Amino acid sequence: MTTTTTPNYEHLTIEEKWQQRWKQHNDWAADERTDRPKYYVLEMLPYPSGRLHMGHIRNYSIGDALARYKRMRGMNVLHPMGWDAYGLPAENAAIKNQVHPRKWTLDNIAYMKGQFERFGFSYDWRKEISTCEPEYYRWNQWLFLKMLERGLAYRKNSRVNWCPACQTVLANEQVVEGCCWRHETTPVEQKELEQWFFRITAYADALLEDMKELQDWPERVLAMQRNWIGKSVGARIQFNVSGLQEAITVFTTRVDTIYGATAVVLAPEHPLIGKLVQGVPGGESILARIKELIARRPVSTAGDTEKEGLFLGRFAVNPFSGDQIPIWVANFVLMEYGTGAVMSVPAHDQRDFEFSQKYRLPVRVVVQPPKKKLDGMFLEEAFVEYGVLVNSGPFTGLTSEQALQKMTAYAEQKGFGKPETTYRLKDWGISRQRYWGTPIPVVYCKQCGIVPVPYDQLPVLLPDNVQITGLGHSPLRDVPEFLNTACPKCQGPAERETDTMDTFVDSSWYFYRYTSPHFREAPVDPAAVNYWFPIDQYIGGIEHAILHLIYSRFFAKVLRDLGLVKTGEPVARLFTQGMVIKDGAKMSKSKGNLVDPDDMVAKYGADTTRMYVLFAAPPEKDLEWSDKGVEGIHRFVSRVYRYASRCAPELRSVPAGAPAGKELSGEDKKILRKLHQTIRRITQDFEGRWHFNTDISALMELVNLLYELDGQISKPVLRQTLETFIKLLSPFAPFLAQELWEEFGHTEDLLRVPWPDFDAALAKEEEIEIPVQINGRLRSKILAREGVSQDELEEQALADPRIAHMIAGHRVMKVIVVPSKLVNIVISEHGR
RNA sequence: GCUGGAGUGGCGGAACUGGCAGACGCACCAGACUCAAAAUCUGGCGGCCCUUGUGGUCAUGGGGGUUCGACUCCCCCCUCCAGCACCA
Repeated sequence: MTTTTTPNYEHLTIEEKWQQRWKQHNDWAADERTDRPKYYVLEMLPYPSGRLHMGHIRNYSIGDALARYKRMRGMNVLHPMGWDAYGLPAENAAIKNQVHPRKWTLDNIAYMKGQFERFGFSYDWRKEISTCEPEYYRWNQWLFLKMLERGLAYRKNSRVNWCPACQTVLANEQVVEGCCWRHETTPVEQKELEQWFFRITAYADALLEDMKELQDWPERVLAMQRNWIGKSVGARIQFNVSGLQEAITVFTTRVDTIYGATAVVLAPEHPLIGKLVQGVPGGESILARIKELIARRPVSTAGDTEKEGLFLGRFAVNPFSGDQIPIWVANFVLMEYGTGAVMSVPAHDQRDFEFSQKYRLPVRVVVQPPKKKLDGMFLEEAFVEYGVLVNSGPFTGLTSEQALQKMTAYAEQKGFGKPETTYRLKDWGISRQRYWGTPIPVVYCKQCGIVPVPYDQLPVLLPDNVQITGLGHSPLRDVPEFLNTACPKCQGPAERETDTMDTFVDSSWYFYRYTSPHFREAPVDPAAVNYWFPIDQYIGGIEHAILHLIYSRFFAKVLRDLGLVKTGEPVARLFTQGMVIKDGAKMSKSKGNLVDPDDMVAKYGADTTRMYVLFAAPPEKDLEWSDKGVEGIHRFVSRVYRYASRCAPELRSVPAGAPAGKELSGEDKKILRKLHQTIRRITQDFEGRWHFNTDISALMELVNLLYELDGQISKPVLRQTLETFIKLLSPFAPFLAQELWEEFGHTEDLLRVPWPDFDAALAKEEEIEIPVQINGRLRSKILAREGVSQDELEEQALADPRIAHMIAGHRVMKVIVVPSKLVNIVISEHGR
């Protein structure tokens, strides 16, 4: 190749040029009126915090590579983006900077949209949604009303998690190690409040069962959800209280151990405690001590909290054995789970064992392991496994498995128990004492009580004119023109609900709205949603494995039951990318280890940044950021540009591809072979494992070979190679690819260009190097024709001088020939 | 504790169904170009040993096993990460 002046890779010039062109004519739009197969690829929408961070860039670089690939494969791709625009930071910013949350949010959206453009992510912006717009949130309200009608939204007085920093209620899922998920050092407090709840527990079993459909979800996400739902199968058993007309109900998964119960233990908040201590000597002081127990208890009790309890002075009757056993109260029994009461079986439950050791309660072994004999007197820890029952009346001799069945059936037959399944999952509290969220569409009337806002009055608009203090109650309480309204039923004076919805409501169904963002009759246009759903590929961070992804699955089932959508699972395939780490910690403002995407674009360009985040690690693993690594990719990108744009002027007048009927040179064959191997590798990877890091390696190998063979490849073959290479590059570095495409004389958007097919014949090596092993150790290599027969290969291996020398004097026991792979000769150790 | 995942050169990582361990990149070393430097291009680069070779040997967290052959499969153990955690 003649050396003219080597053009420099000016990433800013190239990228700005294509940003302008792409903005002018959007070629990225999806189209429902087509017979091409549909593909819905979705990345989790960002909160408009102000700027995108590297985690976003990683997420969107993965999704965009896929979207571009699928378009080139001829699919009709829906690739939308939007804004999870409600939420607390907007209010915090309002307090800090005296700027209205709406303005702050919209400004951020405008800036971040610019960032998306700078990165060349191919979104169909006609589908854009923003959850803080009435056009969107009115459907939150609509869905709320539908759920209210079906009893899936309800109001109850409950103890709620209260974050003193946010001054608001938190869902259980938003409490992390006893602290607020946003304020990791602020302990969450408990408060009694009237709250709105979504009855997600009605779908607990469906959420668990339907996981069978989620074959293409990562195992760890399913495991986390399974854990969170926390199904456990057991029984409810009633213990009558001696001398009172009362019974205590316990939940247990181990009825088989009930003959070993030595106490009934209640949670300190158990409602029966008052009645139980009545008439007991010292009852008042017992109540006082229980109050202290509650006060002393840490916000979140863990397994290592010292067990504390006290005897209530009453006894209960074991319905199986008739034994009188003491009733205690203890800090380790949770009111929120099961019935708030347990039977204490020290021999077969570690917690009960520790409790009984401290308070000198007896230990009675009723289940024996298969081999040893346990004695309650000398037990050092509870035996918690299944075994064979002893000292258990008529059930003695049964295995635990048998006993669980028979004893539950017996309890049911006698009327003091029944089988029960409990879940850890709790209903979802959605009320927030906050301004920047969806108003909950109900009215409180002195005459009529809770009155839903009629559908034709939706949306209940969020007023703009508010004073945000960040303290106490919802700011909406101080807006009289919002607060005061007429009761829709009796027209009398009434007050609006002033709490707003948890923003997780917004993000639980947004992906349906993308299919018809301006539809006015319902949350979704049935035709559009049924065409696009389910989402073929959803991509996002692992941090959403529980909250967002369980709520979304719950909403999918509700929407299905409302007849709005057909499928009960919205996401066919889920991909969770790893975090972006720097200096050993997740990038964050507080750690001061942020790398700003804008800085990277300015310094190296969007293509380099995109390629780096794909190259540095496989997408599902955490990525350790390295400034040097970015430079490495930038070198590669520049190298590509220099080579291709140097060749382009000369090649654009040459026909692409090898002339028919003409024998190719060795170099031509070599480069075409590498090219087709690369096509195969990248294509298979997009269809399978998504190890984009190795795809980029493959592109590097191809470029290395181009440099090695510089000047030795015929022009038509070189043109074909480079043009194909540009297509392969385009999902990863769209600006550079498009620029080079133009330099080769093409005008169409690369997304309209078909993805290259690989030719298996061309990809095939003519001559392959076959390793020859002796007794499994590599001893030599031979060159063989591709497709050589097993016998020939064996013969060739045995004839190799090195091999022949080494096997001389040994007996060849066996020769293993793996076609096109290897030969292993097994010989006797000594010369026999 | 339970659940899920991961341990490979100085570093990020590769090896897809058991078949040449270390692709590709970073860092480093050397050479070319240059007055010089940067950039660029070329070459080298797991450890140890020797007779320096088309050499030997060790090596994928540790120990055992299956196999002609194990980073890959099986058993036991160690370490790290993540989620849940007094859930009865």
